[in-house]
Amino acid sequence: MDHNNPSSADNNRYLEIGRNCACYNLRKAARAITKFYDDFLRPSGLRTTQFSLLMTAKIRGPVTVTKLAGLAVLDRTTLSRNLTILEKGGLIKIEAGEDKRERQVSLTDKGEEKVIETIPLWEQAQALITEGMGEERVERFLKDISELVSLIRSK
Amino acid sequence: MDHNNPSSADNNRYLEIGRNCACYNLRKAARAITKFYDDFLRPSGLRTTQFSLLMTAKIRGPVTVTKLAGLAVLDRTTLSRNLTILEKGGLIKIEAGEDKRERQVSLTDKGEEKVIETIPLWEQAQALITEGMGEERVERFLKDISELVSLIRSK
DNA sequence: CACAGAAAAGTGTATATGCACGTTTATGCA
DNA sequence: TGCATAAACGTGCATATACACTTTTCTGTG
Repeated sequence: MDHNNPSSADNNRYLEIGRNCACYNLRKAARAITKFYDDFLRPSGLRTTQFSLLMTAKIRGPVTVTKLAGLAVLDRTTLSRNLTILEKGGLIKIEAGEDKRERQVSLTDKGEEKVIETIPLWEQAQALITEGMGEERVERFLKDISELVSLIRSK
Repeated sequence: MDHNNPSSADNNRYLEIGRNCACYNLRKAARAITKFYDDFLRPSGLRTTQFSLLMTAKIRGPVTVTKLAGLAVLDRTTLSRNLTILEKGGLIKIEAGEDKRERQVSLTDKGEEKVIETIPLWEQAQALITEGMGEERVERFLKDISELVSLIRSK
C-alpha cells in the first residue's frame, strides 16, 4: 500500500486528472489528427486549417469575417490573420461590402481549383480514419463532438 | 431540384465534407474547449497547455524532453519552447542528465504550489462538462479519443 | 442633424505548433 | 581505437491561436 510514500495518493489523483481532462485529451487528439491529415495534404501545399477555411468560404461565400469566424469556431482576429495568408497566396479575395465596415470573403478561381485538387488527398486521410474506427463509431464520435461544442457555447 | 444551378450537387458534396471531416471537427472542438478551460484557469495565470505540462511533469518527472513529448503527443521542438516559458516562470527546472545529450525536466516547489492552486479551477471547468454531457458519455467520448490517437499513431 | 454607443475589423503581443536543419554526445562495429 | 551512425536537443522559420486595445463606420435617439 506504499505507506512509505505519503504522496502516492496525490499521484493517483494527478493521474486521474490527466486521464479525465476533456481539454487535455481533446487537444492531444487534435494535434495527432492534424499531423495525420497534414501529411496527406502536403502535396497540395495546404494545411488542414487552410483547406477547411477554403471549403467554408466556398460554401458560404461571399461572407463577412465575423460571420466566417462564427462558422469556424475561430476567434475573429485569428481568422483575420489566417485569411491574410490565403489572400497572399491568391486563393481568396477580400472585398469591401456596401457596409464599409465589412469585408466580404470569397474564393478566387485559383482557390476553387486548389480545393478541387486537394479533395482527393483529404479523402485518403478521411478513408483511413473511417476504416480504422468504423463508420458508425466515427459518426457517433462526430455527434458527440458537435454536442460538446454546442454545450460549451451555451455556457 | 435546382436545375438552374449546375453547382448545387458540388455544394452538397462540400457541405458533406465539412460535416464529416474528423480533423476539422476535432480542431474546432479543441479550440472551443481550450477557451472554456482557459477562462476558468485564468486566475492562476496558467493556460491549459501549461497546466497539462506541469501535471505530466509532476507525475513522470524527472523526465527527458523526448520522453515528455511522446507522453503529451507533442512535437519535441514544440515542447522545448513550451518548457522554456515554464522555466522562465520558475515553475520547472531543466537539468542535464548523466547522458550529456539529455535534459531532465521536473517541477520546482513553486511549480508544485501552482499545480495545487490551479486544480480547483480545473475542477470547476471539468465539472460543467461532465454535468452537461453526462458522466457515461464523457467516458465513452474519452475512450473514442484515446483509440483514435492510438489508431493514428499506428499508421 | 448631432452625437453616444454599437458593430466590424485590424494591430500589438504572447503562446502554441511543427518542419527542416544543425550541433553535441553517445554507441556500435570494423 | 577510430569513425560512421544514431540519438537528444536546439534554432530558424512559418502558421495557428486568442486577448487587449484601437480605428473606422454605422445606427438609433434626443
